[in-house]
Amino acid sequence: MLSERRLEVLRAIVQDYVGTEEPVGSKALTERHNLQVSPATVRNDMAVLEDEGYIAQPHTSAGRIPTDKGYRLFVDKLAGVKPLSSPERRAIQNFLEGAVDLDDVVGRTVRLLAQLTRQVAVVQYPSLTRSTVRHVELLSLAPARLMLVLITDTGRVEQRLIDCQEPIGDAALADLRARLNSRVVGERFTEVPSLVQDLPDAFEAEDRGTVSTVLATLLETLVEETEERLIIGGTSNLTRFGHDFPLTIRPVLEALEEQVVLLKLLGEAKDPGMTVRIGHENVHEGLSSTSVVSVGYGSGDEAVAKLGVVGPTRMDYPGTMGAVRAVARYVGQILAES
Amino acid sequence: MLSERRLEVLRAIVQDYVGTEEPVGSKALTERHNLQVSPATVRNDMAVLEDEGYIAQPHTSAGRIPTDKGYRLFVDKLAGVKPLSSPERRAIQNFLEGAVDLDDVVGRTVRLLAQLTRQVAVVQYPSLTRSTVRHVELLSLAPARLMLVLITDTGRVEQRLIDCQEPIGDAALADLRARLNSRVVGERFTEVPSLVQDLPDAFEAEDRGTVSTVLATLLETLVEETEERLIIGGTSNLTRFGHDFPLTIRPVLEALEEQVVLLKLLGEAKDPGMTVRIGHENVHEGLSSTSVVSVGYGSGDEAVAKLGVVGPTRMDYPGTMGAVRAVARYVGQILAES
DNA sequence: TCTGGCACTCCGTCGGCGAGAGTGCCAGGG
DNA sequence: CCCTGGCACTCTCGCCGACGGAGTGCCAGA
Repeated sequence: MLSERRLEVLRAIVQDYVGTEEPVGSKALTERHNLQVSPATVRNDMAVLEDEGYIAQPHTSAGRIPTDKGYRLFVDKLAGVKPLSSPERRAIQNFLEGAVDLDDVVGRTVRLLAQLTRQVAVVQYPSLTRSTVRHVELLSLAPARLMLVLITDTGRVEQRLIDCQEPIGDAALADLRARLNSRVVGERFTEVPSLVQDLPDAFEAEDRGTVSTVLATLLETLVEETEERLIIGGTSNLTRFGHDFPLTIRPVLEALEEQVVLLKLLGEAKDPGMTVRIGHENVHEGLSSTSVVSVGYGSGDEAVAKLGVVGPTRMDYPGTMGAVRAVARYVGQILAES
Repeated sequence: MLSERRLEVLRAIVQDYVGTEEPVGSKALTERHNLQVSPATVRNDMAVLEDEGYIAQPHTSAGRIPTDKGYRLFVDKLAGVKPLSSPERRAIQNFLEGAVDLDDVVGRTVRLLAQLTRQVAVVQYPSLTRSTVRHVELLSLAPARLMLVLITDTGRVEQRLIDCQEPIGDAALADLRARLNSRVVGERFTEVPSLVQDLPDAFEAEDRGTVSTVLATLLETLVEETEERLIIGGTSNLTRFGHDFPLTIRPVLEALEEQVVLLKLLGEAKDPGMTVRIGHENVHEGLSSTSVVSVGYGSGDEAVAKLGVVGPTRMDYPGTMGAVRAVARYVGQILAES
């Protein structure tokens, strides 16, 4: 176990390095933070920290920079989550309240997050797995052609075209619509299959085929739309990544283009609270010099999706975490209201 | 007017510079292209080309690089559109045919274009201005809360929440839905306002407020959705932009995040065929060292949207134009089929 | 009008040098 | 036992000057 002061030294190193982007030496440390000890003592502590793998030197006789392990300790033990100032909070709320629909909410959120953290923001669309059905609509577009519209409680609308083998009468269609809604409205997606299972039995033989087709399409839509979508923003912040550009930035941009990668990235964060993945903790190798701060958000108690930011491992963790958490909360509120 | 050989020299300079990214000198030119004249002659020609503003030297006694004006001449007069090879064409077709819905078509298109050109691809969603209404649906979510769902013939669905001052009865709602659809289905968006103008008159006084609100929301949705959306891809190709990274890439990334800028960019391209905007021809200053190649595409004869690529002014124009044109054609086909 | 030759200019690279920052270690003191 | 000041050492970075190479511009001759 590291002594109190050594932890303090580590914290100081992280803070300084994050601020200056330059390796930090013992002398500068004692000057900028009042550690009450001499540079020599700090040097000894640094030697220990280096032995333990928390910091490293780019080369002999340079200052130290934190390792991934060092950041990990910093995040876990040394740093809290920095709450946002109240003007910031107000700004968030005002900005998000202007949104007119779900797309707009998500769009604003990603811009907001990118701006607040000055990093790349990732926002997942509210997932449908935990969602409930608000309404199911069936429209007759042509004699043997239906359109199924599914509206979720998160405000998302999905539609599917259905080609039936045989035309269905208006009365039967209205009946189906009514029965369908009375059974599934307010229910969770996962419950729907068992709830509609026996619906065809209530119809005349001639309509059963069509009813089954409709139900199959509905279930399919529920499953398909569970594959979450997401959007990203603030990629221009990548230019503030480091000095050695192309090599660093390239794999990150590539990773960001792969929605699959990002979804996995957010999905891995199982933690009920905030999750911070630092450097090599990210399995995707293109992101080995980045950290990902993510958190779930939702309209109620449960998280329906995740959002977060991607930035250099050398990032302001407390500030970033504060911004991410605050944004998640406000988005949750907005979603709950609408 | 420049002599034939001088044009040939310009063409050679553009081609070499695009290939090597380095200023090209008179000697290298005579070696790589069989111009049948000596370096000295080429030097004289280059001096003339420089006087005319088609090429420039980064500094005295360096090779020449084309100016925007030089590229312009090259594109207009010296280079054709390089058709894609038939394997490439097949690949495009196969790739696009796998798409399952509109989102997927657009998504695949942007990836395809980015991959083919190794540049940043921009694809605009099919515009709604030329679209027609397929169906309008009104749902009662709560006593005084409605949802409006608009379905277009391009398969797009838009929804809006409507808060009414007073509840509206089921019968009146069904009536409104029926009247609305009978009037607007199959009509172009631009026609809708005049078609629904007098609808409130058909209703009882108590419902007129609500009906008006619904109509207002519908019209608003039509207008808002006419503001086209677009998606981009292949941003990681920006890393191949040049050597002086942050300065070049930054404004481009920023411009790419501003949908407004991009929409204007594509919108400016009035040309019925392909449009190429080179360097400073782009009004947005962040894009002054990039060229934009764009073209309209559509399901029928009419272009319903645009797509294109953004890359360094030093790009392979014939190849890029060929790829852009080919992709636009195939996307048009796919859209027409669906 | 084209060609070969020649002098000139300028960039990029390389080696050397000095300054600065930082370290590791050691001996002494609380 | 831990902290401190001192000292010698190392390494990077920036600067300077020299050098080679590539390319140009110009001129005289064919």
